[in-house]
Amino acid sequence: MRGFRCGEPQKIKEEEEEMDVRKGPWTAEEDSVLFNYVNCHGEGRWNAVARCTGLKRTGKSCRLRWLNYLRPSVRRGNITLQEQLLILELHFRWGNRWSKIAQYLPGRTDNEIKNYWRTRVQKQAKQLNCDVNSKQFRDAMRYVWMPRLLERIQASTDSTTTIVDVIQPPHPPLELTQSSPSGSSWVNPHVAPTTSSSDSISDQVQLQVSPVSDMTENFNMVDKSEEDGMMMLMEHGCDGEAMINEWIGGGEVLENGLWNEEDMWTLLQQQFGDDV
DNA sequence: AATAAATACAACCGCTCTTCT
DNA sequence: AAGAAGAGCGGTTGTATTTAT
Repeated sequence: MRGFRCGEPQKIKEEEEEMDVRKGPWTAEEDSVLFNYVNCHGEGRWNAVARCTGLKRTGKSCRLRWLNYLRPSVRRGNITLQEQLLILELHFRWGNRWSKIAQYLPGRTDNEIKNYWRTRVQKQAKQLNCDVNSKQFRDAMRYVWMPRLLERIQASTDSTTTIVDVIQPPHPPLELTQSSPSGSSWVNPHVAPTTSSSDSISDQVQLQVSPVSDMTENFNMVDKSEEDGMMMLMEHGCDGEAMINEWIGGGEVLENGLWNEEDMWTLLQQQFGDDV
């Protein structure tokens, strides 16, 4: 690690105090100054932004404000059901790699997704009195809640093209979701979560999963895990449907606009190449 | 209507990685 | 090649808003 070379935290703090650095919520005036500057000069060189505009903010603070709030592409409002599902799915793969997950949710920021996870998902884990990373909770999410979420999305979309079709590529190797024999949807358990810290290459390798010959085995695994997930909810005296309703209740299905099938597909191709 | 508790989200902090000189 | 500066990430905190009592 190279860390704070000449600038120990204490020294930086002293410098900031000398500069009379402002902290806390941004005012409309500050927003306007920052917005205009970035529009004229583009993103980057955030420390220079602070210096040139006269804003009494650190470069870091300017960058964060732009990325999370002022940037025109930032999308605000409720997280849709599709987005919720994607967040859950991607979190299974990559864990708390919020910026990476955010790449798949156009207009959403890593901060927003992180907050969603903490406030909604972790809350559910807390109510069940278990760790958010425990197998039990993960099973409950993966084999009970996520399929329910999918069903709800499917029920809400008046189309032969379902969210499953949207997320699922037309052929292997990338299989995110499948339809179960019973007609309900399930999430491919072979898309295993990973704690790998490397990016694109290893991620792509990890996505080469679930050969068709494994299908029977997959279903068996799902049946067992769904049972486990339901058992867990019952053990805690929870009404699964009620909890799901509470969790995703505020979400809406996004039928048009930003997130259509083509966009999703393009996104997947951009990320995973022509194999998708 | 007042107040306490819970929730949601914006912003900050510490650290690491990347780029520049 | 090495050090400094810039940029980015994930975790945490602070605060405004909403909900419950």
